[in-house]
Amino acid sequence: MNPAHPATPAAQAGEAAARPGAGASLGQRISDALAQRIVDGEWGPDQRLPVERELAERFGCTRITLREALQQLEAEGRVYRENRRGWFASPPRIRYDPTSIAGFMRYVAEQGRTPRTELLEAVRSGDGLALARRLQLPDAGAEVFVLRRRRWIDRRAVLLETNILRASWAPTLLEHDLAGSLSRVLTGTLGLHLARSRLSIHPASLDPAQAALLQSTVGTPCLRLRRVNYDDAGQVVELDVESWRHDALAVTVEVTAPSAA
Amino acid sequence: MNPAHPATPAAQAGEAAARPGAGASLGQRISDALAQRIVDGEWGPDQRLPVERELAERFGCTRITLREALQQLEAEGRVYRENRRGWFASPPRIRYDPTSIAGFMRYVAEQGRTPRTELLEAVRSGDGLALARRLQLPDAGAEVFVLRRRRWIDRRAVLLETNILRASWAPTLLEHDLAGSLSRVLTGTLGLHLARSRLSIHPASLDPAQAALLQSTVGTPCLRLRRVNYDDAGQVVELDVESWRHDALAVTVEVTAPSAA
DNA sequence: GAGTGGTCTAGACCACCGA
DNA sequence: CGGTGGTCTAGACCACTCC
Repeated sequence: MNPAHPATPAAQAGEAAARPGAGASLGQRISDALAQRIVDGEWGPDQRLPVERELAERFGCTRITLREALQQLEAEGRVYRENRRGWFASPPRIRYDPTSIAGFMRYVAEQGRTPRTELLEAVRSGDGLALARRLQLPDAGAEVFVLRRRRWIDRRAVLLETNILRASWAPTLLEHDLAGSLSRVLTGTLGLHLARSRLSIHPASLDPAQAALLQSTVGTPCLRLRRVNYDDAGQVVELDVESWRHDALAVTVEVTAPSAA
Repeated sequence: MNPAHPATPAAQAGEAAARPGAGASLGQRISDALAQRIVDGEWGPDQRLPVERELAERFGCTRITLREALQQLEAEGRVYRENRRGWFASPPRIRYDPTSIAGFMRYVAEQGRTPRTELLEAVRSGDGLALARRLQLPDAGAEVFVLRRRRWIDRRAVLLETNILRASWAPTLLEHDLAGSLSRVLTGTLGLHLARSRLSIHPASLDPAQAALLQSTVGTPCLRLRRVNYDDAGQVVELDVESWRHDALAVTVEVTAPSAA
């Protein structure tokens, strides 16, 4: 069971393979054809595709079949949709290293794109917040700040973020500008320090409220990042939940000496 | 713009919110109803749901509408499908920390599940492999080993993995057992050492070949992890591409001193 | 107000799984 | 070989966007 002779390694390495195109379903072939046109640059980044009925006619199929093809491309991250506005070609993914200090505003700009942050809500809450409890804040009664922000890349809302911070840790937080870099406010202006972070990443989908805020539709796949931040005393001081449009992001992590115990 | 008074924080923190259930589309309401039954334990982990036609009749809708509801649940990671075999309730996600030394076999077992690894292919290749070139192996002519493996959790194939290793780095690789932990062979038996890793994670979808190997359907969303491993001299010695069923995995990362420059 | 995407119906045929 | 999921058709209505 060790065929150690040269052979064609099945032409694929866990990546999208060259698609034969034949033998596949109609929806699949239409999806391939559209993908090719996108690669060829027929529709540039963030540019709108023709209306569904026209594409369906062009490919000689039903709208349902055409939409199946588009949903296929959506899953691949090649196109995205805006609710009732149409389908658009996806721009390149933003690379994001959660272990680095750089915040959203900075790394988006560094990759030649235009970031924007919108503060949706900033409140102080002292009641036994269901949120904090569910997110494992140890003492459910502690006062917290809750920030909700929507972040944009170029013309498109790509990210919803909720921060929950222990109020006693950053008492003057709400007096500062929260539409920019939160980490700059915390570590810069307020001189605070985080000792440790625990990050969790998993695919999920947008609920109705999120979909509305991202101009998207319910059930659109997304990537969910959850972070728990600890201070030097090992106490939880911040929780962070991010929901990204799934085609907008590639998480990268640098690991040094991964085999060192 | 700083409403610093107690208020209800919109009842959601970037997580799935309590779903109102009213006002939503039929497919959405059916999806919610099914989700509730799954939570209630009507169908346990890896257990098959009733056939589509029966569910459609039970909910008084078309099969198309029912399938839309199921695809919604699939995107959320609550159910998965096996090609032409039906829909199944998803078991809990496996938590996986790519920065740790533990390999697949170990962390799956540690979480009370049953791991299995299947070697699909193990070849030595010396030609300017398109793969290696596309994956940025610096000297395209270098001899490499290509491993392709399929990995299971309990009764279900969840992961396709391709490893490309510089042959000169681990010359005797193919003589060892490759159906278990690769890292154990490399760092244990062969005494090799990795200095640095660069990991990239992004949502994607399964191509036809992958779908077939995972008993899945083309276009099923997946999570793609790509890793480039360097030795002490800073040379690329291994490439790793993993395609996970997207409901099977939650990537976790421990970061120490995230704000240290 | 025209036209778009979102949703839904009522069928149908086929490929494949499993008995 | 029966039943399943996968695929596709030919419509229809509605809510919403955009002009």
